[in-house]
Amino acid sequence: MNSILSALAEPNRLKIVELLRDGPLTVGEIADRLGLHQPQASKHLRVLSEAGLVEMQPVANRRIYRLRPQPLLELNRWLASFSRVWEERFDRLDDYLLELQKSDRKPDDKP
Amino acid sequence: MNSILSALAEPNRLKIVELLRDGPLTVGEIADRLGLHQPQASKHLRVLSEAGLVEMQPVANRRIYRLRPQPLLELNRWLASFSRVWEERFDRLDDYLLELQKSDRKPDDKP
DNA sequence: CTCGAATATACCTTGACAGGAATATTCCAA
DNA sequence: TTGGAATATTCCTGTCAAGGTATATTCGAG
Repeated sequence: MNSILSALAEPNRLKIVELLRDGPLTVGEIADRLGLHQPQASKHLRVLSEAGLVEMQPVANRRIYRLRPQPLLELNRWLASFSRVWEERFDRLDDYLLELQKSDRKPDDKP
Repeated sequence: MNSILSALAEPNRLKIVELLRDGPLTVGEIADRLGLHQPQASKHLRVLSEAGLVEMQPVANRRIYRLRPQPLLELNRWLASFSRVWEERFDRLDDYLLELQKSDRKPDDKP
């Protein structure tokens, strides 16, 4: 989960992933479209690859990169665990304030 | 989108967000549960706050932090734009290989 | 009004990482 | 078989961010 997020946290890598959303691409094409030098494109692709976000298939001289679904699914599942948060039936602030009061009271205090 | 991802990319901050999934918490409690020193907890919360991931409500001496739904929704929308990828009706590798061949051919080649 | 608890901020140091440039590697075509 | 295209790797350098420590700030209790 963490390697996925830090891979995506780098702006150029995020753009690479968004490029690949529309289909596989060659290293050179990625570098061109993003205005990167080829070595940096390769390096970013390596990071994405180690995070499992992309996979590569060699074709003669070139390497074709494409997205892998699995880490995206994983991220999706993680996000889903927060659905209560954005469905808003879940604030708990009031409850928490009561808890705070309670723990502040001295043990022999009457509610 | 990018500040959200880089906020979440840091392991301790990810843990903070996961802690807050179950309800609001005080700075001190967060530091305790994660084994962080208080200043680092505050600093991480600041980053999360600037990314819009959490909001704070002061109660006397303490600051209560809780999650904000919006950036999670944003992340969710972004992820959804990749649904084609993991629904797998979308590989396009074969198409792309054909494209590569085509562009390799000299202009006057017959298919 | 003083003290201690809770939190934020400032400063320093160190490590990781991104970009640049040069070079190695692999492959095809002529 | 040689050359050039496509890609990966290496080395260097500068920057930035995280942790540690000390300190400032704010608040309520007594």
